[in-house]
Amino acid sequence: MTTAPDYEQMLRGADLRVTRPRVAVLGAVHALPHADTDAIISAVRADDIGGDVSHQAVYDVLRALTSAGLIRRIQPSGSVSRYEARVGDNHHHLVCRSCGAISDVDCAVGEMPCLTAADDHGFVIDEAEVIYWGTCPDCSARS
Amino acid sequence: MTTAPDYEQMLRGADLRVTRPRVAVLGAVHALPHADTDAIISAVRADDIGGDVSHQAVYDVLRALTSAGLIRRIQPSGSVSRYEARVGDNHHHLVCRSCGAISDVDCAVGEMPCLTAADDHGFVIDEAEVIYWGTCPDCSARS
DNA sequence: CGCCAGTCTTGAACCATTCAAGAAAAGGCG
DNA sequence: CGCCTTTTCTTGAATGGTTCAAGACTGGCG
Repeated sequence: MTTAPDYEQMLRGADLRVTRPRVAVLGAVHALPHADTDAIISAVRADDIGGDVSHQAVYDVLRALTSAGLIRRIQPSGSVSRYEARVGDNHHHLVCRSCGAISDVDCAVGEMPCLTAADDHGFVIDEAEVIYWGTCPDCSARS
Repeated sequence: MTTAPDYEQMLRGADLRVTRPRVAVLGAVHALPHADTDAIISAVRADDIGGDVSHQAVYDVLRALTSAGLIRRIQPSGSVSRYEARVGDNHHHLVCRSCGAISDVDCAVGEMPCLTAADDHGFVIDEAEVIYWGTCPDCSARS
């Protein structure tokens, strides 16, 4: 399990100052995969080390962590922003059209090959984002 | 070139009533690939047949057309909703991180095979959406 | 220990999108 | 052709995630 000191280490490694809100947010994103901002705010406030943190600070921290590459922001159509801690492994997402549940999927093709488009139109491509849309097992069973 | 009567035909084919705003919006989406709602509203109002149409009507029509499958809604992270008329051919998108430009790319794998995820976690997948992120030629040249 | 850029707090603004209620019009039928 | 029902459009306002702004605070370096 990852602990607070580990998060501090990660922050320092990314040249970010270590503050209570940041450690708490980083912990929340690790604890709640694919959580939206609201859930993260709640988690941070429920956390002992979190205490009272403005929603603003959470937004700022999320942005800072995202641009530092410590977390990744994902926002499927029709959904609010969500964040996840798995970065740098080129994995993709399964999204349920019915309940919005998100699951991780490893890249079907392998290392990083889905970066290759049939025709890149001169674009310099640095990432391929894949979202599989469908219905999750729970929602399938319910209908 | 596609004309107004053609659009009427498409609407009727989808069991949708034929109204001036609908024909105008459908025409605008065909004329402006990847346009956002604002651009569509402007185009519809500039169009002779469009006249004065409330932004509400445009939102309604776009939703009706989308659920009828006549157009497709795309919303890359950090961008407002955009619409395109190419449907049913499983093509994907190149998005410029810098200027937001969007280009179409045919599916790299072929007919519809990118629907296959490595592990579907029990999901019933009906669509695979692929977004290639990068920098467009113009923005590359500018930097 | 003290400074200062980088952070957090408070509070308000933004704006794409949606909701609501009533007027208008499409299309089927007599 | 004109009526009627249902869908659609208009007007106007609300919603809510996200961002902006100004000032207080503080982490980490010298």
